[in-house]
Formats: sequence, C-alpha cells, structure tokens
Amino acid sequence: MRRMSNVLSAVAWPYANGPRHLGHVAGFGVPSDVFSRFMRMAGHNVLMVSGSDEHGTPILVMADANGVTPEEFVDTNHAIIARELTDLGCAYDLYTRTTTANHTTVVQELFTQNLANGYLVPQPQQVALDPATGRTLPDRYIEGTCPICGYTEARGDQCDNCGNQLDPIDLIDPRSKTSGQPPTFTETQHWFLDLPALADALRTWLEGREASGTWRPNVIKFSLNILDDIRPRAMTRDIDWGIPLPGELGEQYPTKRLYVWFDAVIGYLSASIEWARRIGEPERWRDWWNDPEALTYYFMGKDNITFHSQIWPAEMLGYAGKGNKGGEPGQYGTLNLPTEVVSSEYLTMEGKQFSTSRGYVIHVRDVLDRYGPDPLRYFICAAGPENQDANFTWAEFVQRNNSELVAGWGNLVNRTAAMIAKNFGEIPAPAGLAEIDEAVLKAVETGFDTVGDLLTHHRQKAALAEAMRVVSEVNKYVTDTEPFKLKGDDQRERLATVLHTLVQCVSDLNTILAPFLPHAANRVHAVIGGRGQFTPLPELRDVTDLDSGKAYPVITGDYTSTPPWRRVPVEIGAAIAKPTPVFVKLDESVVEEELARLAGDSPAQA
RNA sequence: GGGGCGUUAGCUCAGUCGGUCAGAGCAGCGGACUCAUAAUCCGUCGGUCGUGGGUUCAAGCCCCACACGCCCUACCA
Repeated sequence: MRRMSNVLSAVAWPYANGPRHLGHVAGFGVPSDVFSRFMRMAGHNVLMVSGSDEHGTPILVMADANGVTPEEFVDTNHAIIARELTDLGCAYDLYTRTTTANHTTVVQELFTQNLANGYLVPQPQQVALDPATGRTLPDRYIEGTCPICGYTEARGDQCDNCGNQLDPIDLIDPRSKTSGQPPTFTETQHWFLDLPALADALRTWLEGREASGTWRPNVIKFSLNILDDIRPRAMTRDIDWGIPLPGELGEQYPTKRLYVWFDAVIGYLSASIEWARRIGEPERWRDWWNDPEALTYYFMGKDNITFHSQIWPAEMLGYAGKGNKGGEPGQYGTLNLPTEVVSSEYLTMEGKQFSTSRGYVIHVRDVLDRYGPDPLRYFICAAGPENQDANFTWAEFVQRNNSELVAGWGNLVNRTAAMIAKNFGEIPAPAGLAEIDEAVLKAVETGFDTVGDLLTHHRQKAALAEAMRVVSEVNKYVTDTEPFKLKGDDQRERLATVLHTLVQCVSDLNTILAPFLPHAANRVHAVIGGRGQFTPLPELRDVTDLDSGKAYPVITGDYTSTPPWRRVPVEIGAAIAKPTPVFVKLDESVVEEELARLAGDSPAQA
C-alpha cells in the first residue's frame, strides 16, 4: 500500500489572449487533470492549481487593437477560458489569474528577496522603444526589410522568408508593428536574473532528477543541455501593463514592469497561497511547498520546458539563497523544486500546426458544444502528444469515438444494464462463482494495479489502452458465458451469478476510467444502479479579490468525495432500469462538416 | 548558423538493458453470435523499422553522415 503524499499538480497557465484551442488542452489541460484525479483516487493529498496568464506585450497589443483596456481584455478572456476548462471537467482546487492583488504581493516578495540575495542585478541593456508609446518593443514586434534576403516583411527576431535569425538593429527601414513608426534604439536599465550564479545549484538539482529516472528523457536532456550556455536574463520591461517593481524601486521606476514570465511561473505559488487563504487556513499551502517530502508535478507543452526547468527553479533557489552568492530565504521559506517537469509535445491538426492567427484552429469551446467533453477527453488521452507530436484528424476523432468509446465501453455498459433490467430489474445476488467468473473478476481487479502504475508514471496513453483491453476481456466474458441464453428456471441462479459478476466488472472499469472520463463515469454509475454522484466535477464560482475586492470567476471544487482507486462491491438489490446510452455515435458526416468549417474559416481571419 | 527531439503496417501509434522485437488499435477480408447503439467475440491479410555507411556473434535499439518534420536559441508567451 502506497503511503499518502502531498502532491502538487502545477498546471501551465493559459495565456489570456483568447479562447483555447485543442492543442492547448491536449498539452497540459487533460493530462494534468487525469493525473490529479488518479492521485486523489489513490488517496493522495492533491492540490491542483493554475490560472490565466494575463500580462505581457501581446495582450497589451491585442487590447489596443480591439480598442479596449488590457484589463477589460483579460477580464473577458479569463472568463472564457475558465468556463472552457470547467466544462472540460478539469478539477482544479483553484484556477485563478495573474491580475489578483495576492499574486502581485507574492511576486513582489520573490523579487525583493532575490534582489536582497543578489540574484537580481541591474544592468544596462540596448532596447528598442516604440516612440508612439514609449514601451519596449520586443524583437518580433519590429518589422522591416531583411538585410539578408531583402524580404520586406521580416521580423526583428527572424525572417519568415529566408529563416535567418536577425537582430532588429540590422533591419533595413525598421518600423513598429503596432504604430508603424521607426523604433528608437536606446540604452536602459533592467534587472537581470543572475542565472550563472544559480547554475551550479540548478545542475545539482537536475542531475538528481536525472538519477531518479522518472523524467521523460527528452525533457531532462534538454534541461541539462541549456545549462551549458546559461546567461543572465532580463526580468523587467519598459511597459505599462504588468506588475510594478516593489517598494522604492517601483516609485523610482514607474514606467517599468516585471517581465511576464517572471510573474507567470510564480503563479503556482501565489495560487496555492490564494487557495489556502480562501479556505481560511492561510498557512496550508506550506504542506506542498515547504515539506521536502511533498511531490510537485508541472504540466506543460514542450515550448515551456525552459521556464519550468530553469527560470522557475532559479527564482526559487535565488529566493532561498541557495546560489553561489548565498543569502537567506524570505518569508515563504525554502520552496520545493519540481519533482518532475512533465512536458508534452505538440498536437497538429490534419498534419499541420494550429494557427490562431491564420484561423487554422479548432477551439475547445466548439468541440465541447458540439460533442461534449467525453469524446474529446477520450481522444486526447488515447491519441494525444504524450511523447511525440501527435496528429488530430476529424476522421480519427469520429472513429475513436465510435469504435472504441461507444462500441467497446459504451456497449458493454449498455448490454449489462439491459440484461439486468430485463431479467431482474435490480442487481441480483450471485450464487457460487465458477472458474470463468473468478478469472474475469481477477483480470479486472488487476487493472487497478496495471493502469494505476502507468498513470503514476505519466503513461496515460498506455494506461487507457490497458483499460480498454480489459473492457475487451469483459466483452469476451459475455461471449463465453452467453447470459442471454440462460432462459430456463433451472438456469436462473447461473444467470444471476453471471450478471452480478458482469455488473461488478463494469463498476470496476467505470472506476478505472473515471480519471479519463469523469462526466461519463457519473452517468455510467447511475445506469448501473449507483446512488449519488460518483466522482466530483469542478465548478465555476464568482469570487471577490481577497485584497482589492474586484469580482472574478475561479474554478474550484470540493473533491473530498472522490471515490477510492479499488474495487467497491456493487450493492445487491440496487434497481437497474432499461438504459439509455451514455455515449452516442457520431455520424460520419461530421468529418466532412468539420473539414468544410475549417476550410471556410481559414482564409477569412487575419 | 548552433543545440535538442522525432521518422516503425493503408491510418494513428507502442516497442524499457542490443538477444521470440516485427507489435497494438483502427481500416480490409473471413468466421461465430444476437443480450446490446449492426454493437460484441475469434481468426486473417499487411512493414527492407526515413536513406546510406559503421560497430557487434547479434541492431528500430549503439556510432557517423544525409533527407524530412518539429521544439529551443535568451525581448512572443
């Protein structure tokens, strides 16, 4: 029996520049939820946090383009994203946002202590400013003529035509992408995170993680590799949207803000603190952050590895005074470094990358509205980009839904309930179990170990495949025992035994599948005579900011009623009525409809 | 340009330490069955493991080169 642990599920913060597409939830949303649900069922003390990432230049630029303030812009998008994730069933203890007063306080505390310990150092930097706004102009927001190939729409960081890396100062006729004016190149002071001073501590930590053998090989290799040419990185910007520098620095430099990534990763901590404050136990977050026995898992897409295996650990090490310059921890103490950075790859669509800007995209909202959460969660779990880029096609989406979810699992549920309803109307008591009954019960019960072990090691595709293989074994049990032929009075006991065995197997499989398909699990539970809600779902709740009083929606939930990860005997005598199907087949025409929709969307948007 | 990851059956993907590793699901084909959403179960067809070299008694697996795809390359997030 595994000992109960405190487990932090730290889920990547969606950028609040619009609704989420399939690639986003395939990368971090569904995998983190499956893992967290399983760990709760296995008896661990899980805290799952995330929120909307709402600062940074792109949001500022998009808000301007939409004629709204950045605050209005992120208020809208945060609400949209929170609703999507709720409807997808992602069971956060708290899904909040980076524009809370609490977050500002926590971020400034980390900045202040890193500064005091000497890991944030001021340095002059050559930057481009937009003369129209006075804001830092990131390289990619400068356009001009490529000095290499002459392409007139080259970006400051890269030329999309010839593919060469560029420096914006080399562009011919550079202009701001937002105002059209030529940028002014000037020198300004910014605070740099002294990563070289933290590199030894980072390497020690990463080598320990490598020795654990638990990280995905590409993630640990990449993380170690980027240590080799580590350099200080600027953690402030000249911009008027973001978290101000703390204390006197803020007064001295009112036009500077903290770099969006400096604050975004701190969200894991600030959300944990906000959660603790909201439940009225303001120190409870320390169970996951200060207890060295706690396990902390970070879920994200592969483009975010550097921020989770380098920047965020460096911020925590600097805060604790654990780099080459020494220092003391601040009021939050020594914070736990990630146990595991669980990075997924990319989901492509019909062979090409998602592109919101080109309209080549499938939004989570649309899939939820048209097909519900179960088919989507099933597809992502069965065919998602766990270890390498994976391809989404509508044809495979329909096929997986119809031939696996509906025909395999849904049909087993349905035929089981139908036979019990017709013959008994309630779960019958078994007589003596035959060898074949014992065998199938054992095969299913073993599933808790095999599937659970795979889930523990973030092998969700293999875990779901194993669960579905067991579904197939139970379907075979029906073929072998032929309960539909047991019609005579003298066969009544045998029929009762087979159907009791069958519904026990279905109940167990429903438990095993619950992390993947929580909504369906509740409906299956009802179909086979269960009472009440089987597994908890998250709720969208309007709250007010603990410090500023502003209202905003969060995702939260009470997950104390999570069922255990083991066989629970079905209740003899529980009523079972003629079932209505839990899963519905999708018509093949869906494929053409969706492809047409995609093609129709494609050229329109800018 | 530099660093990294990937390429396995018609499709989507597993393959841990080099040694029953040529695998699964779906699609196709054949059969069984009828409780169930024409669902289920069994059998079967199908691959020069991206290309070219190399190491080894033995190579999807290790090494080198190349092709293609993707990620990162520090001011997009």
